[in-house]
Amino acid sequence: MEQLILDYLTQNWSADHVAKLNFSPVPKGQSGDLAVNFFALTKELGKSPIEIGKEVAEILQDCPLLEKAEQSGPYLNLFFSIEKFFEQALSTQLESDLLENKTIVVEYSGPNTNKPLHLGHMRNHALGISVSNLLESAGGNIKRVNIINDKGLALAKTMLAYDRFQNGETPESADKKPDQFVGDCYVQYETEYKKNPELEKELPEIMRLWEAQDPKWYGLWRTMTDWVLEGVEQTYTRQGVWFDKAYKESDMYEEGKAMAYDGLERGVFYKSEDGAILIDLEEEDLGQKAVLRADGTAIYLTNDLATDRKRYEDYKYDLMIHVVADEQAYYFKTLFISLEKLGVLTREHFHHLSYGLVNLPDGRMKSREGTVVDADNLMDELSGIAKAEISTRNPELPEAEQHKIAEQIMNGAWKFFLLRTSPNKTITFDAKKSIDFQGATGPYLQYAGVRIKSIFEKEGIDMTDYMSQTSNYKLSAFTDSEKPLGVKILEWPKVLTRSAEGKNPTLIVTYLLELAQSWSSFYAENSVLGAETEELKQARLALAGKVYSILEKGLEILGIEIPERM
RNA sequence: GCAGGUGUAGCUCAGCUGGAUAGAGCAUCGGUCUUCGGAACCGAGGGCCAUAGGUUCGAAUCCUAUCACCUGUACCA
Repeated sequence: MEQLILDYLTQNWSADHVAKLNFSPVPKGQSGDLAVNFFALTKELGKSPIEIGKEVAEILQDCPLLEKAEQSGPYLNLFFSIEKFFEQALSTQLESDLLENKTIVVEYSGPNTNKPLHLGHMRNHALGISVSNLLESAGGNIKRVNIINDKGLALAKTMLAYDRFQNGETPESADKKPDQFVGDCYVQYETEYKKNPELEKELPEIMRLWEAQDPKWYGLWRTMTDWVLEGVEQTYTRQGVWFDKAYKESDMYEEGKAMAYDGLERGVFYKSEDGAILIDLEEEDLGQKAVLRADGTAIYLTNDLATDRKRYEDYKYDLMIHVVADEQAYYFKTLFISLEKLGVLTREHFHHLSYGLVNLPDGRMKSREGTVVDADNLMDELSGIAKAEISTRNPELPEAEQHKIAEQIMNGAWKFFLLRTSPNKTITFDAKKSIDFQGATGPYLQYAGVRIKSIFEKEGIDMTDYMSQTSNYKLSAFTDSEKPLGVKILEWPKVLTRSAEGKNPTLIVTYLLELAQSWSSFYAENSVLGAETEELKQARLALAGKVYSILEKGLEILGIEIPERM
């Protein structure tokens, strides 16, 4: 709509001037659908904004898009002409082609194979899922990938505890979810270690035997990592997390070492006195950073060099996004520069999508102190609350259906909760009151969608069919009372673009909330099926359907489904 | 020390490519209460937008300094 008005003005006024116009919403006490101001032009025209406004108002007088343009101080309040306005609103595109022909790889999750997923992963997942969907809706060719952290000291501890204390138990025999079973072994190591610090001395030998592919320890490693991955996969399915491909550290480290030695040979890296391979980032003001340990074993950077190079071979990406907490910002800077110096790709091809930690009211989550909020437990708890509510509201629904809806609401609640705060901010998670089902929440948005669906259901119309034809309603039937909703609908493309450009799903969250509020408020005041005339009813149905389609699209980006009923 | 982040209503947060009277939710108080399904809607109170300067016709938004908290800072992940 804004663009159409600008186009019209361009035909009748200087294009340079038109480019400097600013649109803004009309504030509460005033009427109109959209405001324009002229402050930016005062200098070059040598006139007051009021004078310019008068001039523009004159030009707009014959504009078929507008009913009128009313001057209010330095602003011009525009009143859209009903038909043109709703024609635009109802034809609003759900997706864009902003990132057409761009291949973008998004890495997220990054589970460790010694323990189950926790609340921190959930924020990562909420972001990973939504950013992937967001960029896809903006036209990008998106590849979702995982990195499996399946080697390291923590795993050696877990294996030691299992070998020493579990007497050949398995997840089946213990009747535990397999990743939880392994996680318990890790905790067991920590408790036993407190009793007997000598345990620690056995770890290097386990590491050595693993690397030498010793049948016992290498075999145990395979078994235990598979257990964790099996359990983690269950949680992924439940959360709607999926990947085109998973890369394992254990598959990448040899190649990473080769890259380190190669870099050393080519003078990109250098060797320290004790034999470690380092990269000099002095010119970037980042000091020095190790690429390979003095004992020749790989560290994170070693693996990631190879992993990102492999991914480029696999996908020829234009951009590689790592969704990882902000405490690793420095690390990613060095990774990207290292890849550039090695001649793999320039640093513009990489992006660290960082986000703040999820803390508890009394501080950080610490696995050693057992203060970690387990993902499975949290989801069970939320699902249980939702289930109780559903069974009182819809007791006639079959059990399986109730369960499905409870799961949808559970996912809506935590995903929304973790996405409503800007990624760069730390979230303090209070289990008692954090995730709510009333007010500005995921379930609120789902509920708004369910209500729209139920209107169509009541009328006995299939919404999708109805929306696929434009002949069902007359544009002239719309009135001023539908306008605020139309204004909101027309904002969607801009929100999608800005959100995709900033890789920030929070903008979508905020917008959907406003859209749903606008809708809720509308239908509390105006009846759709009970509209004064048949024509108005049809028009409102079309508008309701449009609101639904945007709500559905936006929630789909956030990884949230709208239930059939709730 | 240096680097990055954060500071907006009692609480949790939007708003930050500068624009009219700073917005939501929760909590508190009051209303809608024979409804297209109330997980809803309407209203009230509640703000020196951390502090101090600066740029601008105009600053929560941009710049500088200060304070507070968080994170990182050469072979952890």
